[in-house]
Amino acid sequence: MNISKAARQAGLTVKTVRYYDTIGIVCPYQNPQTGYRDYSERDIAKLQFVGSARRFNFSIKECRELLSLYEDENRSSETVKALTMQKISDIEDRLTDLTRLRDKLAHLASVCNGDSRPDCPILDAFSSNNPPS
Amino acid sequence: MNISKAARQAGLTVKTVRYYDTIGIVCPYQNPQTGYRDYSERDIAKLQFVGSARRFNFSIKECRELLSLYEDENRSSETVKALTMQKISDIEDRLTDLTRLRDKLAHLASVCNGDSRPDCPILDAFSSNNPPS
DNA sequence: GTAGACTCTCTAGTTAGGGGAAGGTAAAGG
DNA sequence: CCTTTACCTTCCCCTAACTAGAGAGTCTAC
Repeated sequence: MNISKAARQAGLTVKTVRYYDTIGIVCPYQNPQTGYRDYSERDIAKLQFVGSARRFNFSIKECRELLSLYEDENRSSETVKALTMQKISDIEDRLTDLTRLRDKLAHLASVCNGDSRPDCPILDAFSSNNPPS
Repeated sequence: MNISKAARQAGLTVKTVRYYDTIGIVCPYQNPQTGYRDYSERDIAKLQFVGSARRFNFSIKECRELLSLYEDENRSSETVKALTMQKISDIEDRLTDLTRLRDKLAHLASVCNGDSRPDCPILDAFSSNNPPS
């Protein structure tokens, strides 16, 4: 299967699929005459897998790890679950940070008149030494 | 004031402060003989301002905009408030996405045994075509 | 006068691809 | 068989916001 069909089946762009080849994530057979890539069904499955994992916020490095577990018949689900729990924890840290930031910005916005005058508590907060977190 | 003191006062690294000069955010007087940068009090204030805005999640581009408002005596607080409201909205979009992702991962983790056996609903979800969002 | 702590510029690397050019190839229509 | 069009290839530069390190010049203190 050529690269554009492969990309479509996996819900990825051609650029991304080519990139995944160059970094060694999914490397299809490549016709030595023409240089054209030829994706097998197994390659497609791997592309779909990586696409899903990426959409679940796993990094390329983590996808590499997950992919090797995916292909390992003797894996333990423990390993995968641990990776997932770590990812959940990362996301929760990020949620905490963003929530705090949102609240601080919302507070600043609430005390700013938002009119045509130049005085502005938001700018004041930025120019004082108060750290945001 | 030399660059390391300036950086310390603004809570930034020397590298970052130098970077802010090269991209035109805060450009101090530079001794033509030695090439050494010399930060004025006004430069320090600007560095602190940008540092705060960055910690509040504003991009460099947005910091540039805020900085010009900060320096504009005839600004209206309306403009600053609008930027802030937009930033709040961006953060909330991100919060929504991350929360959804977290919930989906948490669900997957909850149905995975996490033992030494190879069957794993998490990997199954990634290899099926179910989109995460 | 020299050691050590600073400073400078420059290059390259980081994440995960996107944009576009120049040139070869495949498939379809006439 | 030939041409057009669509597709493929590699290559290089671009993104955000820095960080790391090399090699070389400068400042300060003893």
